[in-house]
Amino acid sequence: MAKIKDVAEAAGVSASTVSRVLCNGPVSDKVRKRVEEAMRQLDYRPNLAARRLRSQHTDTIGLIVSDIRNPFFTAVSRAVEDEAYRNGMRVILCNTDENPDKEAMYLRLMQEERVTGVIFAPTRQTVANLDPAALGFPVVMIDRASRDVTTDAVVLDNRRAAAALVEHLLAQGYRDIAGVFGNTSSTGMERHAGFAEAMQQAGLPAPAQFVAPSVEAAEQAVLAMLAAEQRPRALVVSNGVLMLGAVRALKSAGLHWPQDVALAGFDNDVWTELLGDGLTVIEQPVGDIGRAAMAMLLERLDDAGRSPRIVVLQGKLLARGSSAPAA
Amino acid sequence: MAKIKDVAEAAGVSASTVSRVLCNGPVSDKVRKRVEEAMRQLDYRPNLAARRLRSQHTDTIGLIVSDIRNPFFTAVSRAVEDEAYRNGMRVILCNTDENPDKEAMYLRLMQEERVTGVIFAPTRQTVANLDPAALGFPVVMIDRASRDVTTDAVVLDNRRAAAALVEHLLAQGYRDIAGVFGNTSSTGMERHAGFAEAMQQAGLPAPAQFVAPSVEAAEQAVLAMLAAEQRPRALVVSNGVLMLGAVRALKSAGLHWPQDVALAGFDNDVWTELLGDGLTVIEQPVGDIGRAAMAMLLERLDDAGRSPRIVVLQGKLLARGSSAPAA
DNA sequence: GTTGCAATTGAAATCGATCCCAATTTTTGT
DNA sequence: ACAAAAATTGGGATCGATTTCAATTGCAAC
Repeated sequence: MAKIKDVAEAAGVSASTVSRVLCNGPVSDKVRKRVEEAMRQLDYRPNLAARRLRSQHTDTIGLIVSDIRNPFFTAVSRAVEDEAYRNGMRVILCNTDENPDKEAMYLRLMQEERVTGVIFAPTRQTVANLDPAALGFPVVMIDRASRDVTTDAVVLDNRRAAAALVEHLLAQGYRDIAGVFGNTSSTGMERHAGFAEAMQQAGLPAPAQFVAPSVEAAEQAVLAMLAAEQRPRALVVSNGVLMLGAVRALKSAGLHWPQDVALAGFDNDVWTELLGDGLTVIEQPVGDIGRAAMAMLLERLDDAGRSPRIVVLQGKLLARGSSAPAA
Repeated sequence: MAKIKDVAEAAGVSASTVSRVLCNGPVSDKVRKRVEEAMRQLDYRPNLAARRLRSQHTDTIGLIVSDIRNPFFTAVSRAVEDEAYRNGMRVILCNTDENPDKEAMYLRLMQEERVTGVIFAPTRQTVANLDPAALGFPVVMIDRASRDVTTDAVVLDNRRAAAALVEHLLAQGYRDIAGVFGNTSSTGMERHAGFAEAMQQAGLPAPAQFVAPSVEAAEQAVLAMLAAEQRPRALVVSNGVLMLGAVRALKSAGLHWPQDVALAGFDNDVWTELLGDGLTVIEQPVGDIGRAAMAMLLERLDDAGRSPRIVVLQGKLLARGSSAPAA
């Protein structure tokens, strides 16, 4: 494969000049044309490893999420990637399965890659232990954030959104409402807080379950709740993955929504509008989240000194059949 | 950030020796321990760009798909990534939106990255024009393949699967069956062929629509088919994305399945089992596809000379409510 | 025809690792 | 204890680009 020296010889110039053509440096039009022609002749491709080594910038960002198969992360990551490539950057995607060891391993990998920055959806545990300053690159957290702000972050207004679900269910006439939340992310905690607060405001108890963030765990937990002698009349479910588990549990228990149990949750996944008369959900602005995260990262690269900020986006309540008024 | 020379000095050895520790070369245990201690002290991270430049292998593979939001590609890509990281390789993911220009651009990028290999789901157009030998790295195609085998590939037995759907619908008593297929991939063509063949075998006409591979395009096309005076009694739909469009079309036309129109398609996406009594689909072994592709790539790297081969995997018919016997 | 200044160009150092080869140390056999 | 063989270590070249700095060229003004 041709290298810069070959191009230089073919064009009768020095390697420096070829490099300048590559980087839009000052070159006369005549020479530039000759060099470009030589590149075409030789089918030249600049070696990115060499370029990165010398120039000390990799134009690469890391995107660390729990599981790309979670439609929320799928959508966010697509937005991040589009935005990254538009800015001439590459993306390294990592799946952690909410496992702190994998998170640590991938953060280490990011250091070896000398990435320009990282967009990260960390577990609670890692948030608590992480020293972002020691990493050597800026981090923008998404979906989850540390309470005490030390890195940039893009999150949903989770308390408000969860409270909105509760208020909606109350307005529809439901009272016995239980919640199901993920136990590994700060997001689950926040949504629980909003749920509990809104229930308390209404003078109601707020029974809640915290489960591992998987369809199966949610399904088991909801089955158990449904089998209890005092079955809840409505369920608030903390995200799309858990909602899938809840729906499976209801189906296998032979129960219908909203007649037997009303449902309301998060994430406007494609299938939520198709089930019965639709599932009531808080739609997250997934595209905006990805784009905002990328934008914050770029701003941070511009100005390393500015104080960390959190972008809080609002969800949108989509009231559908699963929370129709109680009989 | 510490470099290899710093570690060498700290440990009182040469850079070569540190490098040998890094690469598991021959080093005495005593020295190895000293070096590892120095690395820890300095929080040393090897610079991958430098390593790649010198060693001439990047341990990086490219994964080029149309859209990671398509659950089929989401699942395949997760499998590919797991397998890659298990083998100490990194993955660069690219979304082409079935756009040949983007495909060309990303292939070029892969050359600049000097990737070890690429796993690629190409459009028909690119398959036709591509000269894999000129690329400089091995390619394993997934989901789609060129008729005349010049690269390795992992595909479903699309004809068989499509025919199986037809046979199933026939067995259930359906006769007026129409098909909807994507128009950018060889996969759509293959599935159409299987569909047409099976219909012909039964002595039936095989009306088919070819549409752009988007939910919206499928929705429009199916709406039109449903509005025609001779409405089909059953629909074979070529993939999960198009199926979503078909379901939306039926819903908005106020039609039910299987009473008004039976449905059968591809991709066992999570929601397909939840709609009504479930959607009849061919389940693709998505994990196996990803793993097989990665395995083929590794074998090819071992033996560049061996003749290209195609791995053909079988789909699994999941007969569910949407194709229940005609009244 | 100089002089001066700006615009181009080239030579050589450099980024941070690996790799080849020679030098040194350790081990083995007798 | 000594020679030969094996294992370990270091020095220096190298991967392919960018970057710095100095040299050269071109052009305008006098």
